[in-house]
Amino acid sequence: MSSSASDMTGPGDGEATPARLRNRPTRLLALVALHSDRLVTEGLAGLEARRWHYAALASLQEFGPASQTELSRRTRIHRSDLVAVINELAERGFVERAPDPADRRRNVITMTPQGRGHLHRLDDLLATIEDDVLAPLAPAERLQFTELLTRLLDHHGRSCFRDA
Amino acid sequence: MSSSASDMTGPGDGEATPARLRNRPTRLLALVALHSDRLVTEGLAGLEARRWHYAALASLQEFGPASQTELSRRTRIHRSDLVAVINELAERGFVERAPDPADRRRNVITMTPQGRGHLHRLDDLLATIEDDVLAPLAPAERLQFTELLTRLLDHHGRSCFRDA
DNA sequence: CTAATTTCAGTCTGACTGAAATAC
DNA sequence: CGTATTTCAGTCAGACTGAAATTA
Repeated sequence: MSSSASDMTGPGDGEATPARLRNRPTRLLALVALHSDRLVTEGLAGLEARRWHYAALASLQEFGPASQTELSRRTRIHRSDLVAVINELAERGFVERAPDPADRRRNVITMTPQGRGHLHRLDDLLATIEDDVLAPLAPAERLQFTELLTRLLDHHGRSCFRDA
Repeated sequence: MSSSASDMTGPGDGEATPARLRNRPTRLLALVALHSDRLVTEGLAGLEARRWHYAALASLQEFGPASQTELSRRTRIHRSDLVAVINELAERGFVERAPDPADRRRNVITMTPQGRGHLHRLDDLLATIEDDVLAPLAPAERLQFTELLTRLLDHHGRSCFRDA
């Protein structure tokens, strides 16, 4: 087993010193995600938005009004953090928070037309940012990258995240 | 309101409401990286290590002794945070911190034999964790995933990160 | 009474900023 | 003097915990 670790892409180093850091997928993932998150955060800041704003609005658009726990489950925003997100969105008139008549413990969160407009702007912005993040990849590779990420998320997301 | 938001999960919605959240690569990336980071952090905690410990040791192994700024550049650990990392590694005898005789502002960080042993343990552990993270991907897909990430990192890393 | 929902207060970690101390 | 290196104190955001208030 002496030469077991010396395979890989290395341009011929006989030693057992592969490029650990460069080839650790978990590290690559962390660094790329860090950079991606930074671009997204900076971009959204230009519209005074945060990542969670988009997630909440997009979920409301896709699946309709929801209670906060329901929204939390769908967006994976922690319930505690969702409070502030809804506050910020409601302040600007993008969502409405109304008590659920059927269960007055709940708030029903509904997107407003202004919210739809805001979501549309965020969508356009994110498309631009994603184009930047994925710049070095050809269109087919972008699809593949997304597909691989989706498979990874599905595998872990279902079992590990608090989902359903 | 009107029924304009009633598209939903249906696979055949002709409307302009794609599954935004599920298909945003930046979001997928963030979620997958979050989960990956969590597994790595938890795994390393079992050996009382952190991610930066591995990065520092691996860099020292690959490129030899270095000053802290140099190490910071190579590992992308912020100089301020590197101080604590080196402290922790030096405390356990994995690295040595000695003033550079050529420039006494600098410390030269050198890995010890115990450090090499520790790095080896971390390497084995990380291999296991990565196998878990990438579980749903076939071997060829794992290579491809890594390759795509590498291309993304190279593209952005060179230009954007404080590198050289 | 127990259980669920929203909310608040606070913790912990990673990434980062700014400045002091030391040496060039 | 200005510049580079290490170090420290502190900020900021995201993810999370625990518990109070309200209602079922």
